[in-house]
Amino acid sequence: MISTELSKAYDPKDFEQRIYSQWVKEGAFHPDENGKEHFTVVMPPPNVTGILHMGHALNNVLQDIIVRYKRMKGFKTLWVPGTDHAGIATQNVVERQLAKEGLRRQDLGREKFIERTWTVKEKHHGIITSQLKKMGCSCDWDHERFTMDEGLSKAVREAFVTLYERGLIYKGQYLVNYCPKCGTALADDEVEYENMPGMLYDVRYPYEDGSGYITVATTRPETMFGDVAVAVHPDDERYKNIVGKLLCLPLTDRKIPVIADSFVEREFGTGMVKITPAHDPNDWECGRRHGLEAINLLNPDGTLNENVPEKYRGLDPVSARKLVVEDLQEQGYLVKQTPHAHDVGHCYRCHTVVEPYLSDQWFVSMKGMAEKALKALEDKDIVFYPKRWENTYIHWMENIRDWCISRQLWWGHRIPVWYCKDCGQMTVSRTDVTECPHCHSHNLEQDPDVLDTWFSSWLWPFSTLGWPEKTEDLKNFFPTDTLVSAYDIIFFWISRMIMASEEFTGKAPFRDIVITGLVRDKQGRKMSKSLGNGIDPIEVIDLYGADAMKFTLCYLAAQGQDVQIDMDSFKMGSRFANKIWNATRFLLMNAEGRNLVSIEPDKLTVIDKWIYTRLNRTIETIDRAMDSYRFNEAAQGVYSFFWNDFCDWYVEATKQRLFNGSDEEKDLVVSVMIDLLSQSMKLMHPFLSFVTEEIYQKLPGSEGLLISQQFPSVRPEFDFPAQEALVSQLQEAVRIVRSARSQLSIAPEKKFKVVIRPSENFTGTALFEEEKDLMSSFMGASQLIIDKSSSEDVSSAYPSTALGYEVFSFVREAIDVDAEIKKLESEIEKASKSLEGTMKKLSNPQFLQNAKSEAVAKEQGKKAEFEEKIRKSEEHIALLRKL
RNA sequence: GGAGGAUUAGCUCAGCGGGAGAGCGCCUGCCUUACAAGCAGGAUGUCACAAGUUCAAUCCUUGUAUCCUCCACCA
Repeated sequence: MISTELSKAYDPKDFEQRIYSQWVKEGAFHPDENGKEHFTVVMPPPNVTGILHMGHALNNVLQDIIVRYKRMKGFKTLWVPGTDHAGIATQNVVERQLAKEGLRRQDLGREKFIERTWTVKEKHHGIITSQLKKMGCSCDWDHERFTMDEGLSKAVREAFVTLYERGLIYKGQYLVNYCPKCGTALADDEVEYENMPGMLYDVRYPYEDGSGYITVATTRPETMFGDVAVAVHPDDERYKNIVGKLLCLPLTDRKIPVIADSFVEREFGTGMVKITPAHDPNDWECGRRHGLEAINLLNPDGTLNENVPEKYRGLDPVSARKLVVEDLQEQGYLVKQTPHAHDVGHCYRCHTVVEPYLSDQWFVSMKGMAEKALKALEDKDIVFYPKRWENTYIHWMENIRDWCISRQLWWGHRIPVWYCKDCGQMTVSRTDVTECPHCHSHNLEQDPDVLDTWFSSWLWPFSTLGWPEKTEDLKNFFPTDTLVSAYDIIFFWISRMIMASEEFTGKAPFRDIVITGLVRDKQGRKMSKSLGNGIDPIEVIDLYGADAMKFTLCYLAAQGQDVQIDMDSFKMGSRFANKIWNATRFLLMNAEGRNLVSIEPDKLTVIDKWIYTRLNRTIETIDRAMDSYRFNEAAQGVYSFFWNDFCDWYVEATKQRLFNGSDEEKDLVVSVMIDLLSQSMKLMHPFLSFVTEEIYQKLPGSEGLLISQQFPSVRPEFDFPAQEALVSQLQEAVRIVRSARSQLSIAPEKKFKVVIRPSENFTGTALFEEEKDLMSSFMGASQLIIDKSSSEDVSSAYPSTALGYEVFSFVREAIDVDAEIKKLESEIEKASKSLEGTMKKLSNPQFLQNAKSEAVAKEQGKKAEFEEKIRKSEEHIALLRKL
């Protein structure tokens, strides 16, 4: 005997937290030991600097959907959560905190600073994990990792030393991108270029022999103190004869030669370039080709150093530029200055202008790894969804440059290299070195730099599973299966993970790479802190519930397209969750006191058969969509099945049997509905995890947690394509009558006779006869006649045609057509009179000229309104006259 | 300079070779004993533009326009 119910209204706050605790308590997120194959997802680790934004929500919601789906499909599923120490970003946060107290990191010292950073990490880590839990993420918390925890630190050292041993890591003095504010080198892809207005200065460099001067164009005159040559194109006829001549460098007493190099664009500026190897990447290359010295002009803090004349020392480049230009002008060297917009590199973390900076840095040589990574794609070891990202990946890999991995920061993995102060030798080691292996001195110093954050995250898919140890986890869960990430970190992270994985494990780290779009606001702008246009996922959850957020994001997440949303967007998911709740509440109310009976296919009515077939089709849709990560299609599939098919048609069609049937009928109906509900909850669980779990546990006959149930599969014995087609015809007939009723504005309580006249070869006749009562009640008919013999007099009825049959609605029974027409005519007359008045005003030139513009607009609005009213009424009358 | 994406209803977007769709908004009528966060019905579209391929094009090809993103780079 069934006895269970749902509380009155849907309120996610009543159960979401409770359900999450229940899942955790019952170990539902751990891989199922009895599962068949393994299925692994590693979570892109959020930076421990901030809190999760809508992009994270989208990303994690999609992962959760995949993971729950696979888990219910019987896979031994593991979702590894974790966080990233985010070197520069986190250090910046702490330094900003210190700045508020009037302190710099140097005031604390390295150790104290790192200590303090850990507390910041702990705080944000706490927020992030609680956010993930609130969202409902079913990741295995026992497997949670942090990029700086012990195991991962070991992995980082292993990776560094192994690459060093393989000759793939080297140290040297090179020109790197340097952020003066962060005080560290950056990798090439950590620089963001932004088009900015600037000036192009033409400067005279006189010949040493006093025979005149040449003119060079530059945007950065302050770097002229680092000039070591002026270059022209070797084939440039204008300058052929001056190659080799010496020039006087203005504002200094240095002499520099004119050289020929084919990288010079003859058309740009004067066709002459000053060569400043220490402050421009092109010049650096050129300088190397010609064996020229590189004169570094900058201090680590970005100010000019002792290699510039005294009056400019200590200035930042911008002030120095101003002063240099003034001096050049004063001394007659400046020919002209013209506005010139150009791209300027900025630090991707603090947005300071980066400087090319000559310094000692560590690099990874990438070419060989890139080739392996390209091969992985070629061999289809990795597949991008959507496919177009493969081009981006290929292009990046083919044009890869060596990776600068050293950072002049304190927060991060210290480079595992020690220098002996006595013998000067360098030692690269997996373990801390306390004694120099070369001279046995204890006077050692570890390299002060730390590694780029991505040097730890590129190991993530296997370091989190225990690498370099040969752990069970690594054996069982690696390679992972699906990676879900936004496209903005394909280069930073995805590409490098593939390279690292190929290099260290010989395998691709994952098979499917699902690239999501970015979350934008309704103006299409990227959500960002500085714009303040972000939507906080927690606010969404507090307002609408986690299921509403998850379902909405999923519904909108079409194949890597960006999604534009605002707070109201989430109403969609909220309404759907509410609908599910209420449908269940209705069924449970009516199930009260009934008995569950077994469901035999041959006992089912045609409507039952129809809904079961719809269920099968929906299962197929979901499976197909999930196989190719088309989340929006899956979401649409469950939505239309549950709302349109199940609620709007099935439940409505069943009410008669439910209210008025025999006990036996009622038991069967209830049993079928509970079964359908149970199947639906399973089907929808990946997409609306909390509400389905809450409901499932209340369903009679359900056992255990929904999260651990088998995902529904197509049941052939409940598949009735013929009945499905017949019910579609029935629905069509019902729609026709409803439409006629609505067009003629006939109130629902007014019943009228309906005659359906099937053609001879119409397949639905038998069904229509069988389901006459049902159709009749759907149509609001007083009487429904299936007129096979065409004997009914339908001359006075409102006719409609469908494929295979005609429908005649005897609306005269419900309304007095003549009175109706009279009423409409008087309405037309009234409206016409009003229109006349309005037209009079509008055709009066004085009115148009003198009246307030609002008044004119109002009259014009009225005019349109009256015309519309007349048109509609006339249409309506025409319709009625046909009867 | 190179690559990619977008352009479909008022808004946000699905649809990837034969029927133009969803959610929101709008209009009409309904508090029908689950849900007004609802039910029923409805209006709104030269599917950016132009050519081409095809029996058939929103969908494929080529061009054009506008918007966006990424990569490279201009001294």
